[in-house]
Amino acid sequence: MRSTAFGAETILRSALEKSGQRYTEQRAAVFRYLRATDSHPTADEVFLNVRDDVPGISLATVYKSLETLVGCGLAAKLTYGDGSARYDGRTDDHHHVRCLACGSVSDLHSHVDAEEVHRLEASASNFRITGYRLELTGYCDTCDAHGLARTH
Amino acid sequence: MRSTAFGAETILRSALEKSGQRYTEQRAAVFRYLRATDSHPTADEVFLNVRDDVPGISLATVYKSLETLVGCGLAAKLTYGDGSARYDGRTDDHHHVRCLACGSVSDLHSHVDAEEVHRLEASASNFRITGYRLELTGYCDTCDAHGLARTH
DNA sequence: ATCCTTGCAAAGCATTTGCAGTCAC
DNA sequence: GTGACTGCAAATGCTTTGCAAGGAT
Repeated sequence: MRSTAFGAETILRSALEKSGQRYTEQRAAVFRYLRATDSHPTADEVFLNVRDDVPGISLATVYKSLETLVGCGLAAKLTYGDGSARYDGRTDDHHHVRCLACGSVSDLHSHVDAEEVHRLEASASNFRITGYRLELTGYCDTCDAHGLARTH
Repeated sequence: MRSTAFGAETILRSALEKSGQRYTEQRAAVFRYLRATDSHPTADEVFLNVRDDVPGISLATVYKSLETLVGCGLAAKLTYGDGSARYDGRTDDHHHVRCLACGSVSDLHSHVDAEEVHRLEASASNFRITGYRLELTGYCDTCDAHGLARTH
């Protein structure tokens, strides 16, 4: 547990240094929380949880910290049409499944075949492709069981 | 030209009737504009363009019309983190390429192999999958040439 | 005649920003 | 000591909503 937290601090410090930014308690707490969860929280959810570690932190600072982490490549921002953006502390190559009823997001531990991606990239003339994003949509078991699928 | 416009009207009328909604000049103009462009416009862009056809139309009505079309399955809403949502009048199965510098969106006329998609769906236990969405990101030739890639 | 839709203006909500005080380096 | 960061509150920008007048069936 301690080694994990320490590892996270080291990662954050070096990422921040590279861009002339400073290590702060607030950024560290946001980073720690993001890494410890797989719930893809919204900024507000991060705010509520991080308060336990840093009582006086403001929502604006959480937004700024999240943006900083995304800028450093230590987190990813997921945006869907509904409500607020969600943040992902996992930086390895993976995709997501999203529930159309409750909005929850889960990780998908399977990739698209690299050759398949290349084929798609080749079809995008006029663009220099730097990345891609794939998302499955459907209904999670909980919502499906409650018949919420029909109402959305 | 006339036959296309007439076809669009018929499509819209029947789609609206199915859900007890009414055919109006405003909805028709929004639908016509969306079908005629491949620029994936924002609500505001639709508003500015549709004004030529329906001078007194309001932005709120454009939003409502777009939502109605999406509800009928006659358009799709594309949301990214930056600024406003974009709308797509094409309802056939296709994907998009988005420029990270200027935000423009283009159609991608190539699909992921069906078997590949099935494999991914199978890895999403706890979900009943109903669809998927793929998006390539990168820089369009214009932004790339102007060196805008670096600043974003 | 019914009840859906429009246009307007106001409200709502997520996110960003300006700035004075504070902190990291 | 310098310049970056925080917290607060106000501002912003996109989108939605309430409502009276108008329009489609």
